[in-house]
Amino acid sequence: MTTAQRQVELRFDAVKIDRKWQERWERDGIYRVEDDDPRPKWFEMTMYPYPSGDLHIGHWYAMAPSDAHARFRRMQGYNVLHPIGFDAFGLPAENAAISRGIHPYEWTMANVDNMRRQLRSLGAVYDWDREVVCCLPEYYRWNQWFFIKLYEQGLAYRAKAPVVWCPSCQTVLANEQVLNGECERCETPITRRDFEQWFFRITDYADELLDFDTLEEWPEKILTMQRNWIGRSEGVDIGFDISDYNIEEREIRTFTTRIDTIFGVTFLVLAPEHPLVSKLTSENRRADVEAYVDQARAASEIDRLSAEREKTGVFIGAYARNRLNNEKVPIYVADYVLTTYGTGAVMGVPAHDHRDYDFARKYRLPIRTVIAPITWDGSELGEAFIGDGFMTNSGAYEGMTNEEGMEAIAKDVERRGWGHRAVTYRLRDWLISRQRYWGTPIPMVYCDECGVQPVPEADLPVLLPEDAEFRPTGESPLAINDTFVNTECPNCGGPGRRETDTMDTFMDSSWYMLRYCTPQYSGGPYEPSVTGDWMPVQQYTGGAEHAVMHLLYSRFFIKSLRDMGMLNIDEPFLRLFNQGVILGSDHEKMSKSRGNVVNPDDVVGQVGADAVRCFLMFIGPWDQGGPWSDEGINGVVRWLNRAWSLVEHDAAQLDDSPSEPTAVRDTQRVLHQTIRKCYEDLDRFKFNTTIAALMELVNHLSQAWNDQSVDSATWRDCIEKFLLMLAPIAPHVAEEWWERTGRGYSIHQQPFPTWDEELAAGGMITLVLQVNGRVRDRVVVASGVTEEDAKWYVDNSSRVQSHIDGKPVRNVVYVPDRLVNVVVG
RNA sequence: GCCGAAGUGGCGGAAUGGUAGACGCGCCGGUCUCAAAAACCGGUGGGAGAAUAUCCCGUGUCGGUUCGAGUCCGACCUUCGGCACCA
Repeated sequence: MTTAQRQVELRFDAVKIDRKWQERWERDGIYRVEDDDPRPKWFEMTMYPYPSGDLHIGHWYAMAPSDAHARFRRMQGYNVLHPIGFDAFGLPAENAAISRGIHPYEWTMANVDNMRRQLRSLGAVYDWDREVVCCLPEYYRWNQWFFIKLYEQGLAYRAKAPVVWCPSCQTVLANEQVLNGECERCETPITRRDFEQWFFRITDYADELLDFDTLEEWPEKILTMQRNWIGRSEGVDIGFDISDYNIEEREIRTFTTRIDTIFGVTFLVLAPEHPLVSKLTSENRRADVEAYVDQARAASEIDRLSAEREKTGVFIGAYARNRLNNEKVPIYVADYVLTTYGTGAVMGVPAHDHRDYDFARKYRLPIRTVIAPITWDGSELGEAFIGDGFMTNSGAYEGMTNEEGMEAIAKDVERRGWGHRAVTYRLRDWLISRQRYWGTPIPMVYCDECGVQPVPEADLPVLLPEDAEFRPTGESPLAINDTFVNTECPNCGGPGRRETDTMDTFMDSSWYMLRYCTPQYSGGPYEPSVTGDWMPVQQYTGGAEHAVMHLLYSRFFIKSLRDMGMLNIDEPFLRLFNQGVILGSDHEKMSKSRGNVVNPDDVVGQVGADAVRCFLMFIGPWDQGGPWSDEGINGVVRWLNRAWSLVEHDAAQLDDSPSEPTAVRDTQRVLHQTIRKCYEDLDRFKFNTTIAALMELVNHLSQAWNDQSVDSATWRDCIEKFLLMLAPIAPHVAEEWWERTGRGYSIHQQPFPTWDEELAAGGMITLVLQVNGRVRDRVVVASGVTEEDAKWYVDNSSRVQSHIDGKPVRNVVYVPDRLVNVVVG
């Protein structure tokens, strides 16, 4: 038992206030969103949660500030759609089914129920009539509908792809289920197997996905990550001759961005999965090669690509001819080459590529410099030289700069038909097949006569069978369910077998924003005209962990719908903001094992929703995250207490006319500066400084009350505007205090206050007097001080003069209302 | 490893290239109280100094640009996020 936390008590019953207003708002439907409201539309979404069971403080950290921002937009006069839903398909439900014998549907929907209740305790503006739960047939039927549309467009196709395989469980594993290269269930070393699986052709959109021009405010880091993820490279696809071997293929195609180094090729490397490996391997090398390939298939891609790890590979006993210099070079298989990138084969140029250099050193392959550094003395280089230089040992291209060589060789290669300029992407097509139960069944049927057939639209949805069996080995419950598998071929009516794979859950999240617009529509995934009015999403918020996959998939999805004429927009999300991660009070990531998890229900039960909302926003910049603190929340509670006592004061006790005009003017200035600050900061998600400014206002008003230095009208004005600024961040107490001070229901239908620049201006400033950039004196003067007057202070400051010390003045820098800097010496 | 981000008091953090440390936590002192808590008032980066005089040092490290750098540039160190089947 730890020492009890000293808890500051609230002076009002926050829990009761929460309940009172949540019920009233619900009853009055003040957050119901109407499609035909005349105000301008503002669609602001936060990423929907996975229904893991309990609302974590991390969910509050994502939801509370985004709600405050959506509320701010409402107060600015927008018709705001700020919906919520549940990302309800996925692996954890299936794990629960296996370990606890509970059906994924039961488990998921019980979690959804609980999380709905917890989400309501936030006091957010969610319109619950628009909730989307994507594991329900009325949602996932449209996943199937979209799948068929994409299939008809040629954007969905089937191909072999490796899955992680547990040879003991005889089942496919998720990456998450692999611990140190072993199956988490039975600790058997994993391997990989090729399965026929479904893909979406996201690579068709690679170039368009690199165009971020229409995205208004996305964090630069997310764009950089997407750019790098797509990884566009321009180069040359060039063939190496293997016509000496008696096989169908006449050449090995490689992709290189450095065709200028082609005379430096001293070996070729094939990915272990490359189809030519088995065809070209000589009999005396076969055993070694096969052993190597098996071992490579167990390794993770991260390990394979690691530049730190020692390069490995084996010679396959075959050679290929470099057509540019007629040299025969040995062919290796090595796991640092991936079949998913380029052609799955690379030309080894050890002199000018780090990985090839390491590989050549290890296997004693020749290293031939063909790009000469400018200061090169001809000796062997100690490491790969990847910079620019002059072509050497390069036949007809000798002496060119390598840029010229690159151009000349590419041209010649194309002219001779040995290859062609090509663009390659690191981005791969989106593999959507999952060998699982708890996902959207892929609506395809296999018929021995007719091949692959889509399920007709009229037969959708293909429902998940309720009587599925969840075996601890993790076999796909759909594959072993005969009544699900056996069906009729939609084309010939003969016997057919259903596809038993389900879809990646990123399918659900690729278009859920469209469903929010018309969630009950049954004539299609969304009603086009209404959805067209709401889309694109004006503001999206969520964790940066979705920087590349979800956000890229969704962008692809919207573009493909546009190209099918289903939607007239290019991008789903116009603006994006990524919040950071909330940590435990020990500054570590929250986890049950660390025991640093904060349960929002407990805290909300003690101090109410508003104190929790405010504290989460006050911790620090929203995009940086930060640690929870049981002590820190006391500061927010004290502030709300002080605000409450201000609200309680009877303004009638103050004079009607200002006795101290200067003091009143100061209070007005503070008020209007606060409004300006809050308006600008809320606009840019700077909640921490919004709250700091409101705290300063409360501090000022407390002082003003103690001094009785304001008149009653100014006081009332300050309280009214303070409550309006409080409304988006602390909606319950703002409503309660609004009512208590005799103002009409509801504060949440009031506009955000505006400021008057003239009232915000003026006052005293501290003018800083510097000598050589160092502060030597300060004078308090009225703002708007002239340069001449400012310099007068310099001349008359004994501190400044003593530092000038008679030295010649070389320059005087004047920054209005800030400082004077005298440069001497 | 690759890609991305962040380093400021005892702690969370603030700071259009212009007073470093707003606001808050914690701590110290005071008021109130039999006492404590709460509340309220005051103080609180480090060093020298009797000092609320004055001076010096200080935003991860080293270097640069500038009249002036937490902020811009370069290199390095440390920590965190993502890496395609967790979502």
